[in-house]
Amino acid sequence: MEPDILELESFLPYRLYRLADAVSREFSRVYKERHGLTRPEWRTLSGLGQRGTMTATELGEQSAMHKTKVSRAVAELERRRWLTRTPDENDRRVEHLALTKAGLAAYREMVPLAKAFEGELLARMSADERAAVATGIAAMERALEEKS
Amino acid sequence: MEPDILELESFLPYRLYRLADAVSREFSRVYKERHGLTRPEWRTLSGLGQRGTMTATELGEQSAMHKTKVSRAVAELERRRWLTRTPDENDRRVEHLALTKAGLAAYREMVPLAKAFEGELLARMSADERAAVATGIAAMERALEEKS
DNA sequence: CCAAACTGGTTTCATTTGTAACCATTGAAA
DNA sequence: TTTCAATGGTTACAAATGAAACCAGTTTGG
Repeated sequence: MEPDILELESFLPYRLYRLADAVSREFSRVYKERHGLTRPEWRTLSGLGQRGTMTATELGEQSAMHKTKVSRAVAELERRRWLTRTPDENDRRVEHLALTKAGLAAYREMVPLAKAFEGELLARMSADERAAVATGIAAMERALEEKS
Repeated sequence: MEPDILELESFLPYRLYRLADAVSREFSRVYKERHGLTRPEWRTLSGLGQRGTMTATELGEQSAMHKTKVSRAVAELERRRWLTRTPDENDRRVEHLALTKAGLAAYREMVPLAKAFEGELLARMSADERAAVATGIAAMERALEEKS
């Protein structure tokens, strides 16, 4: 292990990114093939299904998306009539977003698929490994927070 | 924890992606600010620095990049005169890529920065946590392999 | 009050990306 | 041989993304 060489295959940022990319790509087939959703759209659907009602800003915070992504995803789901916007009483800049019946139906259909995907992945690991995954991810999240 | 609700914040693919994205984005500042490199360009530089000489196909395999990304990254590094192409003797479709002096200099400058970045991140964790990260990532990589 | 700073959200534009088609070359098969 | 499938690599086109400008509206300070 020469000190002036970087071994890409074991470099943490690279490994992490490649892993996340592969998992995400694999999982995206679930919602892409089913309904032709993009990732931002899926996250929006998922966020609203989980919480019921949110503003675009809240959505962005919850699902770690830039506001332009949120804006575009919301526009597309609205076009499909999967969500509706209700202007806020007090602040007319704000809109409250909620799923329609159709949107909720799509959400209810997706949830078990998502859980199954995650379940299958975890099922290929030992209990110890699953614990390590949980600990490791939490540790990295925390370490990253501190870094900034 | 209702069974018909998916908690996005603890959903593995989402969490993993968000984490990788944040780490990668943070790290990208290192090479973006320093030389204005994109991620594919950085990976190309890194791969060639590490292995010395590679073909575009090998580069793609080593660094998990689609061949169009490789092609474009190589073209850009060539434009900067950081790498050169040498046609293969036996197979005229193949080119062997290698860093020039300038490319190697850039590589040598980047390596310690990359290692420092990774080191700082790991330094914010306990030894147990670092072990969990290693075990967890390896487990996920393996589990994902099996899945397909 | 009123101007300036700020905030929620959208749009514009340039860059990045992925897919598919493509070109040239090679290998295998008839 | 000649043809046909496969392979290394590039290019063209469409879609996804990010940064910054933008347009309401709202708040703050003088």
